[in-house]
Amino acid sequence: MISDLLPGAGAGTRPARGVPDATVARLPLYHEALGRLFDGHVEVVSSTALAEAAGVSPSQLRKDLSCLGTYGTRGVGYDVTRLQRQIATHIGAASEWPVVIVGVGHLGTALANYAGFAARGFRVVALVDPSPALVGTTVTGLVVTDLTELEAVVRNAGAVIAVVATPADAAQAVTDRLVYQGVTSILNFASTALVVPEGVNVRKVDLGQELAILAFHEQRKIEEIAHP
Amino acid sequence: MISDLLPGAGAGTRPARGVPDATVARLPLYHEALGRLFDGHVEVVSSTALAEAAGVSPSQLRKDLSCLGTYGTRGVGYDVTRLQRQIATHIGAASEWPVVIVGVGHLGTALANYAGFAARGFRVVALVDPSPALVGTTVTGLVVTDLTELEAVVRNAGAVIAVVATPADAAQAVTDRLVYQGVTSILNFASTALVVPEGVNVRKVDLGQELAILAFHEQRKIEEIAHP
DNA sequence: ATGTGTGAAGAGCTTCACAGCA
DNA sequence: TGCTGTGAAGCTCTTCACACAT
Repeated sequence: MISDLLPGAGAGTRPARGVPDATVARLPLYHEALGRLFDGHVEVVSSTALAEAAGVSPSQLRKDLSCLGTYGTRGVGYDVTRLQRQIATHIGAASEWPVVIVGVGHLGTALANYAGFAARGFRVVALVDPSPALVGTTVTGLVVTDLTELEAVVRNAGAVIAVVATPADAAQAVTDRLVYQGVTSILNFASTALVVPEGVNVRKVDLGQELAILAFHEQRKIEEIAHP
Repeated sequence: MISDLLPGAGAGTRPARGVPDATVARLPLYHEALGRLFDGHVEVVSSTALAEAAGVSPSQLRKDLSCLGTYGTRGVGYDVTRLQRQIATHIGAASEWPVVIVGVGHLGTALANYAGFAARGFRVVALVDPSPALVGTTVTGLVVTDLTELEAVVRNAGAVIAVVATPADAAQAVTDRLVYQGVTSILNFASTALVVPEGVNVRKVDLGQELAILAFHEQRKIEEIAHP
């Protein structure tokens, strides 16, 4: 969550350098919203329309897009096709990213089956798990590989992005091995703060935590009713 | 993600009012870290130690805890048991929250099985899905209920927290029905921005988006090597 | 001495308002 | 006239430094 600091190194001549982290987090949103609008045969879209589709404010959208050095046409709007390609390039969705998933429990299986990955240019190339009951079985057309072969799998796939969906106590060890093999981006579903060297990005998704945050707000609502 | 604004209504006399949103997001982290330390029979913990376990800076931890009106002992540290109870109360983990999951695909199933929920005081009380193939089957000891009975299920359970794990095009309709039945907190896994009335909190977890953000950073690393 | 609690400084993100271009 | 692009204001969160309790 905090994970990536990325100082931002004073704006260079080229765009794309020094894009705020918050903006990066929204780019996929815009990319997807554009996909929806494109199906409707829209060729030009205003910041207002696209912002609504993405669920953000128009000014925020404009500021975000301006960071990419994107040129809309003043008085008209943005060319959907061109903008979509722009974002796709920056986002890295233009190329195909091989992804390795470690941990094939319920969550790992769900992720392997998740259609949203393929739609965004990710290809799950390997599933890794230590359980003898799972190794060798097929999940979504992929044979589950034993954890001992993790290094070989990552190397062969040339993967730099990995998903850690193991129990919390195994997560750090797996991460260390992934990083050692050249993985520099990790999506962490284990409820532990992973320690990684500089230059490696970790994004943590803690489902229990998300619910806990909601519960906190509920708790507050209750208290507010009790003591107005 | 942006979802909750919650103005923060000028600090009241009691604590717990006007807790920054960012702090709320970290409380579950601390709660869990405390759980780990408590197993090790630690009775007092310093901000430095707890901060490291939670993966944040010591000053941030202190500031966060001070928001709760928590009193550690100067020169000593925080009493683990007391602090854990404090956070649990604020977080709402003290009570048990019934949760309804709508959409029993791979993801919904994974969530139903997710141990982290129970550990944090959530109890999945119902699984709802429209598919005739699923309705009536048992998942994790729960019988899947038909989508047409959504209203009854929510009412009977008295649930105010729900998880939407449906395809994107069904998400809004389901949400409307949930909100109408009194649900005020929604964890959204569908890749759509849900529209909800004031007072309803939505947290969005978009797995594809998380990966996309990582890919962006990877893309940037590549470009940095190409143009130093 | 040691480590919490906290005001103040600093950084980052969002919103606003309007200049500038089609 | 209409909508983008952007400097500046405003706000929230984070970090720093140090007073203060034990």
